[in-house]
Amino acid sequence: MNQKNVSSTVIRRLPRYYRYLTSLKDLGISSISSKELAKRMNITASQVKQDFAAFGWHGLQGYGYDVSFLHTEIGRILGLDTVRNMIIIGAGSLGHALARHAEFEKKGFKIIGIFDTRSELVGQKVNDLEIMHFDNIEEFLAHNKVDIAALTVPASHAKGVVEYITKLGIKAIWNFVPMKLQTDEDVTIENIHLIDSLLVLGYKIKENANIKDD
Amino acid sequence: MNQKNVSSTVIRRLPRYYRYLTSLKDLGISSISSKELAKRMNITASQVKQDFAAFGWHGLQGYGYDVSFLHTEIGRILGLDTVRNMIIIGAGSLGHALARHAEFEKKGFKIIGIFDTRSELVGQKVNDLEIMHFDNIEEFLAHNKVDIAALTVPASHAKGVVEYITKLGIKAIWNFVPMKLQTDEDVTIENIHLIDSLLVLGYKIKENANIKDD
DNA sequence: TAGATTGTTAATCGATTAACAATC
DNA sequence: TAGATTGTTAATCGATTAACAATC
Repeated sequence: MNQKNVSSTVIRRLPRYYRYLTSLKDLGISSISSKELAKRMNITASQVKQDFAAFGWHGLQGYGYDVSFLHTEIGRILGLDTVRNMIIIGAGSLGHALARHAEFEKKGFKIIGIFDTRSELVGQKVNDLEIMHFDNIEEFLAHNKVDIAALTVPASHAKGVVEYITKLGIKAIWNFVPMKLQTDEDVTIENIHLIDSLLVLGYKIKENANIKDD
Repeated sequence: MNQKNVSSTVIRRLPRYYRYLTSLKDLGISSISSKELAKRMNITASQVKQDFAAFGWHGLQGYGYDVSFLHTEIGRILGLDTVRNMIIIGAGSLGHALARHAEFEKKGFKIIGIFDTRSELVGQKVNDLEIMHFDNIEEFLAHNKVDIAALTVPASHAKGVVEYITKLGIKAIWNFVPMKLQTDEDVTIENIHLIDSLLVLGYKIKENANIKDD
């Protein structure tokens, strides 16, 4: 039932809506007006109404929107009702941190493998997972359904790794390498550029600029 | 000389320009046209020209822009010519990962302290740094100039920590906690919401949607 | 000089906000 | 019924792209 062609700007706001709706539910609040939700989130009521309308979600005049309904719908849109299998490529400290971050598993992103080329790391345990050698990834992928590969390798290795794993059928990459990955059209990439974010923070400090985002 | 009031959209593109300019320099390329740079970055020449014009940077007709000049200027805008002192609050695996990430120090963000409330962690070493107890942060801040606090504590601790450290004079926070931090106007916050990014990736997979961003 | 490419203005596109009639 | 709040259209705002005269 959810409208196609919802803009990416709106999609990127969904996790934030979801967070607020979760806390409203926890507070036992069962309905909320666009005005009140907007106030809490520090956005405009118009935006709330437009965003929900984009998915065809309706409220009730004089009353507002149903919190549980929105919570469930956004959860569904974001795939929180589905378990995704994820592997981590690059078992450096960032890879370790991702593997240990319990939050991902809670949201349905299950980490089922972690790989590295450094033989001194292979066999070490991270949580319950043994680090595997990258050479074994082909076999692993043959036996396991993997939805997402998180990429935490050095920039110098990224190109080769990406070419290799996409050839093996990986269709979604969560990229922590500070560079633009080149892939086929049908591979989905989501970037986390830590250093870019830190540099922007550096800029903001200097300019004492009021850059407002999320 | 740099224009004030450059929009945050443009600012957020600067780290990416910087990366491309660095690689052009490394290739020994000394000048580049907006058309050629745009092609490499997969954006439009108009955008390149508009972006640079916003800072008052000029090229030469029939020739293009000076790579070294742009590289230096963007570096200066982003504060890469300045050393920033950063502390990490929360010595969990994410805090560890940040402390170990050599890239930050290379870009001038020097990590000078890491704090946690868990006494079993205090005294442990991360790189060259001993984890300090959060109770000692006031004294630490009294003796050290700290430009940025990276926040990698559990969500439940975030509010209290932020109130406390901003009271002690912290003016910039690199926030890894998946919630909106409330602070005074003069505190700069830059968010990394890992889970939001992962959820958007989850959405993209399901929709096979072509959400294009950076 | 001829060709390339800037610098800048105008056109387009998309996202956000405002406004208000419809209606619970 | 009266009041509140939606759903939607129109207005505004900002960002991106196109176009082209100026000029190196």
